[in-house]
Amino acid sequence: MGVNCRNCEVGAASGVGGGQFCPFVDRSRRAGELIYVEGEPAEHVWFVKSGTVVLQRESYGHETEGHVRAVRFAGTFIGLEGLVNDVYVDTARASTAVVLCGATRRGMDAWLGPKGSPARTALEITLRANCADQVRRSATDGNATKRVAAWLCDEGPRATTATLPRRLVADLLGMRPETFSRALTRLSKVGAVVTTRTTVRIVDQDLLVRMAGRDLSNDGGEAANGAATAPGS
Amino acid sequence: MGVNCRNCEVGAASGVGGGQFCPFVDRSRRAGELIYVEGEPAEHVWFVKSGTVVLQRESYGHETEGHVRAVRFAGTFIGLEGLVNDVYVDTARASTAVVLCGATRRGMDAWLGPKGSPARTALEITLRANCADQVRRSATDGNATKRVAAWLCDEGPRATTATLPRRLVADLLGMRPETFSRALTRLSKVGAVVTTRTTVRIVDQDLLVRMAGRDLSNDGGEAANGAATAPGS
DNA sequence: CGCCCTGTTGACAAAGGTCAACTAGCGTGG
DNA sequence: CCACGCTAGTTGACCTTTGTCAACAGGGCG
Repeated sequence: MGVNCRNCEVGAASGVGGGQFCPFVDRSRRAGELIYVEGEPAEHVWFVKSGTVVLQRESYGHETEGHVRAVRFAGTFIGLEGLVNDVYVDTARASTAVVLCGATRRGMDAWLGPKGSPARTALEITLRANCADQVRRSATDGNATKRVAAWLCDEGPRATTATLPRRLVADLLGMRPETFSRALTRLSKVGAVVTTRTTVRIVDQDLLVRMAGRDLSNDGGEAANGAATAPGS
Repeated sequence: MGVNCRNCEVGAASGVGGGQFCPFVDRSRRAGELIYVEGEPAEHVWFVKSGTVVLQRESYGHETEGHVRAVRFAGTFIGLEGLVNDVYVDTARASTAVVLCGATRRGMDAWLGPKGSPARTALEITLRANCADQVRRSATDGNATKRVAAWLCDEGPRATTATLPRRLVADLLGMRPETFSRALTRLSKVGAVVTTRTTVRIVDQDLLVRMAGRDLSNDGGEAANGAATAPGS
């Protein structure tokens, strides 16, 4: 048993003190240390007992180091996405010296009780929603065209079916409708999508992925930089 | 029992079909209808059975209508923050025609099983983290100064203690370190904070709140618009 | 059939990103 | 314990991107 498990919300839920066992074990990290990395198999779940952890998303904007998506203080779980996803969706890094309690996914699984219980179902639904929520809305996530391309890549199918009004999509992506419209125009000019006033159809998924990933400093120019699928003007 | 509760993840968790009871009851909303409003008591939790719901945050940027924070498709809960918060933290609006299943907070509470169970504890911790995560990082949330002021208002105390490196805070707020630095300079010029290279101290909470809330078209000007606590230059 | 709302396009302004130079603070090593 | 060097932060100048305002057009709904 770690220090102070009796005072810990997780320890209490485990019945520590009542002879029960908590699957979480203390571990420390120094400031700056990595806890887990986005994309690697989500083997562990951690509970932050003290200190500050930042969650970064490498796949976002700057390929150099990823950017900060959220900050987690003491009393929160990190890596919980492992319950609904095979891999971590962000990179966790200790920002101060931290004390963590870690459990394996298997241990966590057992600790949570039977699959399909109401509380567990609600937890999993919430986690899935959180995983799906990862929208790029900041200017540091890349320019408007890039964010729109990224959004079309992973939400396009669902959202096209759902016919979300364009005004709301723009808002979701943190830009004005006019800017969204211009971004779509650019994507359509290079041949990644075909748009009408009310629909967006993806015609070149690969191109879209490429545009979501790279800089596009020369994106919407009238000289469609010889990209593979650039249509005749 | 609603239609198709046997096929529903929530119905299954409730044991529908095994003689058990599901606290959720079907309700429909037409496209554009409000489901609940940010700030009002969180009386109900909803499960989206079909259609699309957008979650808006009025307290963000444009006071006109609030902006879209997330989209929820079928198979997710909305309003779950009621379990850990007295009021809704966003406004939910049907974007298409939707079928919802609603339960009262009390019903949800009973359905989730005893307080303090592992799964329920994990759920609540997750929900609390989500509530706390509501960072303004988009340009549509207001200009840099406004976002920094807003962040200082609700995270300042915790984060100042935790000494989060300034570079990471900038990143979290969706801006460059240079821009963050300039925003702090502006806030310090009008007398809301006192900064050193490594610390930020709030000296006028009210002013900070005001700056977080309003437009600041004339914010960083050298004429410190006669605000109450503007320091001698 | 016509009105209204949403989306599109253009021109302009302003906010913020970028690059560069500089400085304070911190840790390291002598 | 002090000096040095390194990194994070600051400030300035410039330029790109995007927000803003306005005019217009297509579609949907009454």
